[in-house]
Amino acid sequence: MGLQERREKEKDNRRMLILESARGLFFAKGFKDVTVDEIAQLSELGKGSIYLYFSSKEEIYAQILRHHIEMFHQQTIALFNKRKTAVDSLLEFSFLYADFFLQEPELFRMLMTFMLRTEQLGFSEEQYKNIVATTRKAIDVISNILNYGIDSKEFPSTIDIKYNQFILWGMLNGIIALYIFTGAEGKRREKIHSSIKSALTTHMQGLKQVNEGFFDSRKNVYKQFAREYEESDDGRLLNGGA
Amino acid sequence: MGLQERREKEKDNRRMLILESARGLFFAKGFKDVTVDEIAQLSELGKGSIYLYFSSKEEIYAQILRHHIEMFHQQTIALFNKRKTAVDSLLEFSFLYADFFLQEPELFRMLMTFMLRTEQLGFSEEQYKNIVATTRKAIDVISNILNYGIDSKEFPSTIDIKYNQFILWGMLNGIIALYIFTGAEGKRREKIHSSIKSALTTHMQGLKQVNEGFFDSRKNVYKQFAREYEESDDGRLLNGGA
DNA sequence: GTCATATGCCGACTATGAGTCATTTTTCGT
DNA sequence: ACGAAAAATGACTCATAGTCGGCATATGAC
Repeated sequence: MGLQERREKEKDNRRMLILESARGLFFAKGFKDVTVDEIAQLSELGKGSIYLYFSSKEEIYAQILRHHIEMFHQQTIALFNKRKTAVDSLLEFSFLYADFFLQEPELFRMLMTFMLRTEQLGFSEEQYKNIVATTRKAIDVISNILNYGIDSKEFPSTIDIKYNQFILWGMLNGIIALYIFTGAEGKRREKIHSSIKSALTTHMQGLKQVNEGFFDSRKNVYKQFAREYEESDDGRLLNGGA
Repeated sequence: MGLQERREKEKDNRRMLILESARGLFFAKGFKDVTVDEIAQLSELGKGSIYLYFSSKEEIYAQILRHHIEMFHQQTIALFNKRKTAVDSLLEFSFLYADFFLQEPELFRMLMTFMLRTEQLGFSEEQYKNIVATTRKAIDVISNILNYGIDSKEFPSTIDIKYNQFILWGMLNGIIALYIFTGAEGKRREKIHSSIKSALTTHMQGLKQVNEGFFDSRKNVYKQFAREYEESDDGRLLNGGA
């Protein structure tokens, strides 16, 4: 029905409008220093109306995060058109990731806040799953690249994919957090790139050695993790929420 | 003068009392859900009195963080009595670090909040420097271990110490954040240990190869970073705030 | 054209909690 | 026992997230 449909569209537009206004404010001043009244004013709406579209200030924040992670994911897809080594793809992915978040550090703060304080944010299971799924999709690209690296014989087939995805993502986040902390916005980008490049190359170099007797043979760490991982309940994030 | 002195001591005790109360509440409910009135009540003081000892709720939070980082640093010192390889020391340090923060995830949230939102927290330069210095001291242990590893010929002397300290710390934080996100408190500790062990061993294995022609010889990433680093203003955190 | 209904919108109001300050209470030397 | 200095207080101010009763506008039947 035309009417219903038009109404839906209107509603979606209004939602987007609010998100746009809020985004500008959040990026400029940070979550705490933005008031819902300001968002309403910038959207040319009354405060009450904001709550017709979002259940809380936090939800607006989370939706912005989700939207941007989706954008990141889109950019990421292009990586697979160019033919490169897995190591190079991984580097490119990492640079993209870092640049994406550094360009708006508030985005990274959002992500970390979401990761570390999910419970305290009081989202519904629905809202929570939604954003977790989006994040997972974006991060799964790492697995794809690793898989490709095994196929192309760059990495031994014994490495655990999901597990290394996990570590690499953690590494990226850790390094980005560090540089945001360290201030000095000037050469930040170059420096992050340089750090990521070394960290990754070092790590990749290590990965290639997995088979060559470096690990304590009594206990293959990779295998061990893989087993534990299967049994575990991390799945919500990393296995697609089955 | 005895009076002055006693007063000072009283004041310190009162400060500690407030910190104790606040700590319990923060660890139990998280920063946002604790009110200053609650802290006052638990300390058997009026709300106004709290502000005689601390300038804001945030400052209480930061002081708790500082105190605990100092505790961590103390525990860390014992690592140097036992004689181990550098790699093993690094592992032990990392496990200690992870356990320390996992045992009270709110502590880790505090650290990350401090790292990512320093400006928004509105501390004085004094307060800021204070906690940064404490953190740096605790983290410098990584440099000491790396140095030891070079002396003992475990690592090539070409690796950049400060820089690797940087990356390793970032890696630890990233992995911890990930596991706090992933929920599943059950096997969390084992799983973090397993992840850290692999990540570190892989990385160390890579480090040992630094000299062996793996890196693009046109541009030694380590040397490059070292140079940039010297010129930069990251020093506040990593060089001791000169 | 006009009335009824629904849908959307509003901003004054409530609730909460951080931080302040004029006043009271305690401490301690004389 | 007194008075000055120090410490403690809690009622108050102010900011802001979220609510709710009522108003406005659009649609459609007659």
